[in-house]
Amino acid sequence: MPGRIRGQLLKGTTTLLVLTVLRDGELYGYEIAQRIRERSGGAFFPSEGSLYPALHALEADGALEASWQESDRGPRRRYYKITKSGLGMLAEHAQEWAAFSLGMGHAVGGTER
Amino acid sequence: MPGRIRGQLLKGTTTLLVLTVLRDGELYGYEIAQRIRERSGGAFFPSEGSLYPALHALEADGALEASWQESDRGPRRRYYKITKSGLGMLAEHAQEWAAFSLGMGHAVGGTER
DNA sequence: TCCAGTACCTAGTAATCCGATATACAGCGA
DNA sequence: TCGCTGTATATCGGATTACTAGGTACTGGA
Repeated sequence: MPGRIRGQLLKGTTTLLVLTVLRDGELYGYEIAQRIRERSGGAFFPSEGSLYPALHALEADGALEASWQESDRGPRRRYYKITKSGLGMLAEHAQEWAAFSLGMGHAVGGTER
Repeated sequence: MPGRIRGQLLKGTTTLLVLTVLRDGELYGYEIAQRIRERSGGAFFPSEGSLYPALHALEADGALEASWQESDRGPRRRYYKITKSGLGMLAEHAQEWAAFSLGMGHAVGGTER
């Protein structure tokens, strides 16, 4: 599996990724992981051990609202919806990522030939 | 000082930044921090508490070679030089960063309108 | 019956960045 | 002379956060 990204680089990006995929609508945890995988072209595949705690933290922070819903096949699902506060957080994190990415571009890519 | 990046996003990038600035020549620790600051447009300024351990780890891994040199003014300096192994590590990390950045671009930026 | 897929959760481990603190030398001003 | 600033290296503890590994539970197919 090429393009598999090392853990340390992902630090701090899970929140941004989760909020980003939830901007377009309500999703449940398992689905969020799949969306992130699809959107990133398979580069990111957050493990359950990092995704679920991140969702709980975002809910506790008021960035997400959650509700249980039954599934016609399989176990029940916990759906997450982004709040107004979460949209603000998303904007902040996106801007922070942009600045970070820009800085890395200057520092690393700026010396290439 | 806007755009100053701290914390989680930097995880895993210090190695890449250090190896990148050392590709162009021998530098000592204090100087490495300043170079990274300049190159990133002031966005990154690794603290001593993260830079020096990173340098030691890279030296232990064989990516860097170090030597003490006296300074005509001020305390002695420990100069670091990238090794052949370090150049290979630099290539790996740069590629990894490119994949990561690309994945984030798809995941986060790909949905903007 | 067993297994794979779905779907959630938590505990423990590892990585590593930061702030605080320490040492030490040089130069400058009071 | 004394203390401050800048240079230069070093380490420790705290905090954050991703991962591994394990657990529970339901559905459907071999």
